[in-house]
Amino acid sequence: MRKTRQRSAILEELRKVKTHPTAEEVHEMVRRRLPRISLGTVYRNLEALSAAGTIRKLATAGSRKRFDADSRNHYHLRCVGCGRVVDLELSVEERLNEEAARSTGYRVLGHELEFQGWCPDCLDAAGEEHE
Amino acid sequence: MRKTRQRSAILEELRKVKTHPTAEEVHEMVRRRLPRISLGTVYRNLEALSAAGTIRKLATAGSRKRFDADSRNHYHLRCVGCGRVVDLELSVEERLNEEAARSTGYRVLGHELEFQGWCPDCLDAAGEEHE
DNA sequence: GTGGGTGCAAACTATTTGCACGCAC
DNA sequence: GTGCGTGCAAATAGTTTGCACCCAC
Repeated sequence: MRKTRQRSAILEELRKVKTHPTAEEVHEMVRRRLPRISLGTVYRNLEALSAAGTIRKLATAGSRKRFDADSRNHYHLRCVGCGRVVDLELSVEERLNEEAARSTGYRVLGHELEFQGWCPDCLDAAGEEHE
Repeated sequence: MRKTRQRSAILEELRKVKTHPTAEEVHEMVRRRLPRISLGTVYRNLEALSAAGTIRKLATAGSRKRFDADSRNHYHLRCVGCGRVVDLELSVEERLNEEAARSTGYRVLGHELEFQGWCPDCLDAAGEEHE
């Protein structure tokens, strides 16, 4: 894979943040450095980088794909109010892969665990109505 | 919620299958009984039924939403080759919700666990190249 | 009879792609 | 110099929505 200014900038910007931005959010971030970069290039690079295993494409709910510079497996928590995704410290249970493989006969590659809930900000904003 | 012919047919067809069809697949299934049902109606009803808790909208990877007549929480395994989704027998670990809540301060509602892998059919078709 | 539900088609959102040009190798 | 990568714009895929009519209650 060639190392272009665009690809490097996308990777660097993605590594700067702890959030899990959508392609459009990455575009906004990178555009501050490379004003003429197109959204199509961002999509193509995010796809290429995740195919290469350099970054991770989240297998989460929601209609927009989100990307993560941390390619090690870890779990996520999504706010059903604002849609933001944060990382969790829970330990990854690799044994689950073996259990799934044993009970199905599939060749299991991995798993994604996503929690859903309300973040503190959205709880405040909603006046605790989501008790 | 009113009980219409369309809504009943959608629910019945969804309950007939063990797969987790997309809206378009549900439309195909229901159309055999109600040839004039529109795709928009299928989308509206799948959305309404999952909001009511009667069915479940899967929080899985992939650009198409998938629906499940079984609204109890259970885990899924998706084939990265053909995209099909099957159910897993693994026991649901409710304690994970509490752990996630404790470490983040979120009000956690639930979680989805999705495994990815190759199904036996796709392994055969690919001549075991995905070892 | 009334209002929620439907069919249809148009609109919308997110993503992908064709093409001519540019730059990394 | 060659061809992968880019910018741009048009195309596509999936889903949602406005509206007039229909039918479950």
